[in-house]
Formats: sequence, C-alpha cells, structure tokens
Amino acid sequence: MALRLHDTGTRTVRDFTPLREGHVGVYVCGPTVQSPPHVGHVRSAIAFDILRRWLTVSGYTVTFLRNVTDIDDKILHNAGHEDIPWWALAARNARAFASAYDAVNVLPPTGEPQATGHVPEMVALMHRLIGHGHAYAANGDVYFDVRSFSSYGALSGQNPDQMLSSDDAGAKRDPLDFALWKGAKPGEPSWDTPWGPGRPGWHLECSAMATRYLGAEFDIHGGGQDLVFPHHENEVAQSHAAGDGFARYWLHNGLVNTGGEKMSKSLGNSLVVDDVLRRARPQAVRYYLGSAHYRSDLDWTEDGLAEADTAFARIDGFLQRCAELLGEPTVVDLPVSFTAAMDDDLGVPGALAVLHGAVREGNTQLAAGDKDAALASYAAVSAMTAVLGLSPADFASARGDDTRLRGVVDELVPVMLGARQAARERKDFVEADRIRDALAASGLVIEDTPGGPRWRLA
RNA sequence: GGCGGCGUGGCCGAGUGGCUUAGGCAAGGGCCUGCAAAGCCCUGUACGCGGGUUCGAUUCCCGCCGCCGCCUCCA
Repeated sequence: MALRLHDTGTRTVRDFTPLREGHVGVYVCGPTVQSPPHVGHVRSAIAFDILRRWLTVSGYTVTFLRNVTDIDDKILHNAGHEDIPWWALAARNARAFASAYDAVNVLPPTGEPQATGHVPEMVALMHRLIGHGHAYAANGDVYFDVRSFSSYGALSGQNPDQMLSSDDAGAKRDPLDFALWKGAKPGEPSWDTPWGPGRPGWHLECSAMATRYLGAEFDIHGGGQDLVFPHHENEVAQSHAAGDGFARYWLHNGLVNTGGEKMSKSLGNSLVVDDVLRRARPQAVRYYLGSAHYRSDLDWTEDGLAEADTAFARIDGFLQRCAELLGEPTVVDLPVSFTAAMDDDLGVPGALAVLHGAVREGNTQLAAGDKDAALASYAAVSAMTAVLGLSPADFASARGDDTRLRGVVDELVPVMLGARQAARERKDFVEADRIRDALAASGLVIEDTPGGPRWRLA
C-alpha cells in the first residue's frame, strides 16, 4: 500500500503521487513571530515533522520549507509596545520558535524563508496579477480582486455571496477583496514598489515564497486548520489567478484546545512552550502532541501530559534496558502494520499501537533472556520511534547538555549502590532501604534487576 | 445566516456494517522481588438521543440534542 493523504481541497483521503518521481516539495506555514510559541504552534510543527520523516523513510527526497512571517501588524504593534525595533522583536521571537522546535525534536527545515527577504518575488507576483486583471492598486495598497477569480472559496468550501463582509470596503472595490500589499504608514517600515512604498500582505508572501523555492507547482502545502480561510484560500486565489499550478495537496492539522476552547492570543489562554517545558520533559510534550491523529483537535490537559510522560517512559525504559543489555540495534524493516498505519494518512495512533505492542513483546523477550528475539524487537522499536521523532537520544536534554554534572552522578551513584548491595547481602535491609530512599529523595529511581541494580531519573 | 468537524468503556484516543471488536493512562487481582521499582499475565465490552435502511449498525441515511472550529489576526 502506498501513502494516502487527506487533501482539504477535495476533503478526501487520496493516493499521494508526487509531481516529480522520488522528490517531494512541502511548504508549511510557519509562525508569525509576534510573540513566543505556544503548544499549538509546536503541535503543528510536530505533525508536519512526522509527515516529513515519513516521506523520507518512504524513500523520497524531501524539500521542506517552513516560512517565518517577520513583518505584520501585530509585530509592529508589539514592538511599539515594548519600545524596541520591529525587527528586534521578530528576531527574538524567531529564536524562541527555533528553540522550541529543537526542544521537541522537530528537524530543521530545508529552508526557512523570511517574508522581508522576498519583496522582489512579491512585486513580481503582483505585476502578474495586475497584468491578468486580478489585482489593482488603490490608495497605496494593492488588492486582489476576488470577484475576478471565479473559483474563489473552493478550498474552504465558502460561497463568496454568502460570506459575511462586515468591514467597510475602504479603498477596496469589494469588501471581500484582500490586501496583497499594504501602503506605508508614518513610522512603519516600508519597501519601495512601483505602486509606492509599503509592506507585504500576509497572504502574498506565502505564495511568493512557496513558488520561489518549490516551483510554480509543488506537492504539499500544510498549515493549521485555522489557516484554511482566509489565508490558504487567498494563496490559492493569488497563485492560480497568476497562472501557477501551486499546491497539489493541502494538509491541515487540528488545533490544540484548552478547557474545550481553541487556544489563541485573543482569548488569552495560550500555553507558552517555555512554561510547559519547565514542568514537563520535552519528550513527553512531543509524545502528547503527536499521539493523536494530526487532523483531530487535541484538548490539552495536565493529566493528559502526565499520561503521555508515563507512556513515553515505557518506550524509553525498554530502549534503555536494551541498550545496556544488547548493544547497538540492528537495522530492520519497519513492521508492516506500522507502515500500513502511517501510509493511511499518517495514522500515528495506530502506529503507536504497533510500537507499544513491540515494546511489550520485547520486554517479555528480555525477561525470558531471549536476546536474539529481543534484539529484533529493539531494532523495530528503535526504527519506529525514529519515524515518530521520539528517539530518546535525539532530544537536546539527552545530548549531553549537563555532561559535567552527569559525570559526577555517574561516579557517585554506583558508590552508593555498592554500599546498598553490601547491606542487602548481609540482610541489612534497613540500611539498604535507607540508601535507596536517599537516592529516591534526590530524584533517582532504583531498579533491582538480575544483572544488578540500575538507576534512572524519576 | 453560510461552511466544516465532533460526541466511543473511569480518562485520553483510534477504528470498523458482523471477524480474536486498537493502543495508552488509571483501577483491581496475580507472577516476579527481602520489600520495592521495572516488567509480564489476567479482569473490565464502550460507541449522545430517536427513527430508518439492512439478516445484522457504534459504523450508512434522516431528524434531534450538545460541543467546537472557520467566515476577523491566529499553527
């Protein structure tokens, strides 16, 4: 079975066929860097990171673009509020996003274009649209003429005649028209264009950047479900009206809710990634945000986060024991059922079921001392966790950030465990338990195994 | 008003016209252990409500109730 993906354009799951054999071009809407990332941003990034990893494992060469919108109304507003330059605020938040993505093991994109670096491409696109009669300049702005594009609304299933258009049209010919380019206002940054100075409109930049790097037509465009309208609808309108084939598949991830409501800046209920990572392991966050199907909404709860941590610990514990007892895993094919689940519109829940099944089987094999069988399970589990971006060793916290302290602990704990073993051998369980309690109080869990005691962080 | 999604066992969360009817977490029982921890085994039979189609529906259709998203900046 080959990969099938849900395409918002057709609202069906359909076979994925790349434009160019062996290659896949993906453009995902990244953040507008107006404020630090919340878990919803990270959920989206994880969803498309899993897509990207799966495409790669499936044998494709993937060109993966994720943009940064580094100029917009809110950035200007927030920068003004802090009394710092807009570009400083954008850069600071962009770093926070990069750091959050890295923390949860989202691979860096192939390219990460910024809006402000692509004004010439936007100007070129506006030239084409005006030339084709689909856009017009008015009062320093440039607008897309929605009524000139007959299939407007197709992606999101909207009928232009039935859309609410409460705003007064202003300089627009029709209230539905949207800005491609915003004319300069006093005190705001601007770039020169044939229609006067101004700054990029949000929708235009994505059309310009996606085609700049992936070509006039490319395979997959992704983003959050909240971007379907108007953002993606407008991208389609701009690019199709200009004559570009644009995206062939539209993928949208579900949103993260808190208390049954969408998390958003305007509601003030955002869970900032930094705050979450202060009380949770990044592995648990990744597991949690990635464990539901990417198209489902996910209601974030602290209990859910704790469950995810426990579930991940099960996998992690198995991999650690294997590493200690078996050495390096061999390279194996992924289980057929795992592949089938992933091929079916990235069925991560089903894939996780296969993964957990392999962990259980492997644990049984370890307990039975069947090292050959356990090695095979180890290899399978390793491969599956890698696809899902859950390989414990990939996380920054496991990459040796605390190597000096870790060295100290590595020396001290065995000394204490040796003393405890000696106490156990002379049946002095009071002393043995005292040492174990002391270690537990410092945050370590001691496990007695047939091969001797082992320890890990609680 | 228009468009779309959802309502599954204590919780999270997949999925399916009937087949051994995911998986995780939590719970109870057991094995293992000096006691633990970790692990393993067992137990728990669910699909909002009312109709319809069908030999048979949680799964298809209709209606209703409830929740959510988009139509405005938003992953």
